[in-house]
Amino acid sequence: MKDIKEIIKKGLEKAGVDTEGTLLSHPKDLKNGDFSFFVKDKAIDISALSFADLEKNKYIKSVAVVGQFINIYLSDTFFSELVEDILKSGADFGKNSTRDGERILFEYTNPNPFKEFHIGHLMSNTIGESFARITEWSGATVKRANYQGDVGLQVAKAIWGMMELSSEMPHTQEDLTKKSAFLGRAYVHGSSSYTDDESAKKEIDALNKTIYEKSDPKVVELYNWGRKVSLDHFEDIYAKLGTKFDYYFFESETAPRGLFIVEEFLAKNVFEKSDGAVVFKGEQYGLHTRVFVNSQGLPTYETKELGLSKMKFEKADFDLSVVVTANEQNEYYKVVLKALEFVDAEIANKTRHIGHGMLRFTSGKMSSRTGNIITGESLMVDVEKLVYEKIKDRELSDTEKKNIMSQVAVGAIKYSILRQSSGKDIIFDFEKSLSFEGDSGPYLQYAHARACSILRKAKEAGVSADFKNVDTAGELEKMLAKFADITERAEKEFAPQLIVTYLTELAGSFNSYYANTPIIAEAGDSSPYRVALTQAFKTVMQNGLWLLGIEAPEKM
RNA sequence: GCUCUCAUAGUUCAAUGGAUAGAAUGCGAGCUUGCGGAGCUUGCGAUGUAGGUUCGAUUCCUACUGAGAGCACCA
Repeated sequence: MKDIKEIIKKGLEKAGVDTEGTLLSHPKDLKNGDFSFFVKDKAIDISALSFADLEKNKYIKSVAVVGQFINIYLSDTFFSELVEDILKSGADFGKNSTRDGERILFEYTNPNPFKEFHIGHLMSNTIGESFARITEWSGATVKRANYQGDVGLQVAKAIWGMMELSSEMPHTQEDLTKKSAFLGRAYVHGSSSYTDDESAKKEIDALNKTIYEKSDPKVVELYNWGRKVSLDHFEDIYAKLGTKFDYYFFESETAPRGLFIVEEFLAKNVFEKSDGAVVFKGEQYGLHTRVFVNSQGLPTYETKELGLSKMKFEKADFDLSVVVTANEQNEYYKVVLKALEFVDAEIANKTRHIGHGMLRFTSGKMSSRTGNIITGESLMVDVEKLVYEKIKDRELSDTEKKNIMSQVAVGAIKYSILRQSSGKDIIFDFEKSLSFEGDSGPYLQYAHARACSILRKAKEAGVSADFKNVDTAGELEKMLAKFADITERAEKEFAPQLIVTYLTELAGSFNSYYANTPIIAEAGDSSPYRVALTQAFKTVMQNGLWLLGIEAPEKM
């Protein structure tokens, strides 16, 4: 079953079809073949051509001409060898080599220490992680970076809150959850006082300066405490979400670096002074002007970004650097990348920004639920509760229940984020978006768990897998055959939703197969093959879920 | 005001310029003797408007209508 596409292409050429530059594609409807080829030139009468040569190949069942289409149907031998290949390749099945040898850096998640991990961070992480995995799947060496704002007003707000609520501050021995909860309260207190209380605002502004100058050892101590609690807490969340970062960058480091760059290129007239600030005039490139250094001489986010770009390149030495942020920053990034072209054209050319959509709510339901802004964590906890309700009475150990609760909840959330193209906003409805039925993460996980269950039963019954095909290949085999091409296209287009759609259809095919076909029969000749096919489905589903960053529990 | 996104069943989303526009949810009708019903089978239902390019447009271009985001010292 070595490169079926090559075989078909050669066969078509032998029949007299020009395959140059035309796509050999999977028809949307399996009724139209496993592969189809569209002949643009109407002058060629393809119905007169003979595909006898191609049809002689053991992997080809038949070739049919319908209008301008040449539809190719694969043979049972092909599918039998496909199942064999899946079983033998296991976790590697479906990988491609389009990015072989490339070093690619992804920057995503980017939460701010001292503040909560909100839903936007959850989206960025989910999408970025999936991009990273899909790219690894294509052979690239992938590194993950997280860029965090450990300086700025939010820090002053949190520290001010910590001082105000100092009586509640947990001791060093207390666990992280308590410390982190305290930090959260401190930030909220500082943040609301900043807007509501004039004198608090003044204090916080003054504190901000103190933090920047590191002039008060007590404040420095609080800063270090809060920063560590916050970062440790984020680490717990990443573990739950399945991300492991290779690099961490902080604004406290990128700011001086960026400032240095802007000064250098101010002298070279890339930047200019305007109203006491240093700006980049984007208008001449069809963009807009942005401030890089404010009139107090402090660097803005734009300047820090320049410093970050340099630092990332020095650390990771990438061929491509992808930055994943919310799409409200699309225009901003265009300007920064334009400025970067003058500072370092090589890095600018190797950098790409991808904006993801924002989460919007149909109603105030979610916020009224928690009585607050929804954080990424509270969402995870809420969904975990729903999962627990479903599994609490099942025969599972407490550890299993705990793991399943988290895996299914994260799966449900990630699915609802990745199911649509990543640039578009998500209209979020708690009940609908996180239903466990139909189009959902748990639907995929359930089909996988069910396959695992069947395989366990098969083992008990003493039926071992054999890929020798005795049934006529059906929809399930045909779906499995598409996996590798789907993932390759998903990589090319940065489109995880293609994998989501595919897996949903695949799970449907398996569920349908399961409902209509006895897999473990007492004395059936078909059983070994059907068990092998179940195993193949399980493998592909598992690999596909991995690409989405979703766990595939064996029981649920 | 300028710039950038987006517009598909009642609702939430898919669809590499190609075949009868796919799912899910919703509403209707079914599925017990077999491996997990978070399931399966089946019916209803959609490309904002007006032009253009093309043999062919949900997809590309223009205008309009509607929604969202951004546009100087926040990130």
